[in-house]
Amino acid sequence: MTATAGRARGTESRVSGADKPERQVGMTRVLVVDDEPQIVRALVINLKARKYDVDAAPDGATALQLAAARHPDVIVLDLGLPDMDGVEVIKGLRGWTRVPILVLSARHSSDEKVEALDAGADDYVTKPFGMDELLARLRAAVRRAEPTGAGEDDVMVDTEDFTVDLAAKKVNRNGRDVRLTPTEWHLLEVLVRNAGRLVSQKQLLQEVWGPSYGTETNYLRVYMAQLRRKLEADPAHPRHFITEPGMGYRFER
Amino acid sequence: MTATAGRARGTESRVSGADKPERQVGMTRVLVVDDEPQIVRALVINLKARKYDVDAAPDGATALQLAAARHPDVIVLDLGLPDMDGVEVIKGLRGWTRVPILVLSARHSSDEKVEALDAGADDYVTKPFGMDELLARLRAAVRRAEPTGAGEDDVMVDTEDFTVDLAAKKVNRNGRDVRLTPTEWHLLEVLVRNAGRLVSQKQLLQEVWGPSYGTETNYLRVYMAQLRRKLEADPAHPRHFITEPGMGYRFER
DNA sequence: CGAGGGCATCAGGGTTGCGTCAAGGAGCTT
DNA sequence: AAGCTCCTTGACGCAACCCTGATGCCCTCG
Repeated sequence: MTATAGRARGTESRVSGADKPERQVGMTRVLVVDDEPQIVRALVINLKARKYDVDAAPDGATALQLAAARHPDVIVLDLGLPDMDGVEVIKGLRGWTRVPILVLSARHSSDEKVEALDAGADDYVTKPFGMDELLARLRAAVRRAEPTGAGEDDVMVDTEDFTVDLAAKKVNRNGRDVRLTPTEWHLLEVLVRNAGRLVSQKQLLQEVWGPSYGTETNYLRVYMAQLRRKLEADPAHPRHFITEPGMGYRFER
Repeated sequence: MTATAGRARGTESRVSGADKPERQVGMTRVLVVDDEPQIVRALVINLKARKYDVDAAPDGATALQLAAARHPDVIVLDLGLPDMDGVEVIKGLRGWTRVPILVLSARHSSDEKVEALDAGADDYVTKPFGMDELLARLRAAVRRAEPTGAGEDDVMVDTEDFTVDLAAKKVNRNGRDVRLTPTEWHLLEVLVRNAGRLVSQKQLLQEVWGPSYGTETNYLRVYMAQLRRKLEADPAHPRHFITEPGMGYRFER
């Protein structure tokens, strides 16, 4: 299993001084995801000229892998990828990180934008785009992420009864992996990310089921029961998934 | 139904004269800044329909004033204002707050966008805009601002006898978490947020039970007793939840 | 000194919200 | 095409919460 990767910029796992580009501390790392080489080239050139540290990925799978390995400070993501839907990439990333995601797309459709933004994207730029504008939006995304960036939690959360690996999307209990459905996992994710804090039922519903859901509290009851049955030692008397009547739920380690 | 407590009994606002918008806790507050009435109207209607709490300002000066007074969760700002340059408004706001700013403008020029974004704006939408897209961008801006907390003051309040964590919605006493009902918590929250100051009975009633409540002081007596029983060392002689006869209550550390 | 209003406390009843179980239907795999 | 998993939806019992009225105390004012 992967080691818990540090979030701070200086503590990257690659230790040796012989990295290909000379990496300065404090440099902002960008991950560019696009399958069109000329777009990637243009972005890489412009970003490097402005002293960004740049990684590039041609498809969604590589993007997810690189994001986990390199922990970029911001991601520029083209929605039209060869291997998977761009929205799926966003969801995959949002499972374990809040890194700013700037979506790039040729589609001008309003629905596409709404879908991507609600999936967790931070900004949406349509092609063709002005390089100046893109860079300004990138600066804005990085700037507002800075204060929160330091407080980003680690990817592993342990309790007495089970272990959650947010990056690997795995839950281990008594040495065995627990199978969770997508919805169960998503709900667990939100709760674990806010460990110790109360999460209102409205927030849970909107995060997991979408912005238009806010009152269907019966969904929560059903899925909270599933989680407890799969993870709690005594589902009838939960220790980790606590109900705060009338307010919401709370995950306690 | 909404997550927060409060029976929806007198939803019709019988309160005459000062018709404050019915403010529910947990509602997102938006400040709309634009000098074109039809734009403002369209935005206000759409936002209110989606259960946002909306303020509006026709010029920069009013905007700055309202932002300081009402502490909105997000600001929609038109750059073309009659009294001052939109960028100046952004800078004025950024001097003291990190509230998300979504810029609205008729200018498509790249320079304008770069200038606004670098001044501290979070997003830039050109007119004419799609309402769906704008709302999605608004959701995105609010969402990523959430984890930092309310964004304002510190969230922990300590006394000799107990500790209140406003962000986690937790109260700790003698090392054990105290369970509060929604109404109890709501009342405590209002008092703690005004620590040291007197809060009138009317204000407490309207904040916790809704704008149409203002005279049912017996509610206060009952719930104040609950809070004291759960939190005070000697409930009969309260040290922290002080009664000011005929006036209101005061929380003292 | 007596009367009155405001406050604290308690207990009971009506209602809401939560946990649980089970069945129907959509989407995907085999 | 059949089978499976997963999501949705409804019903029901039960616990918890909110409201309400009654009682008694204390302080204030006549």
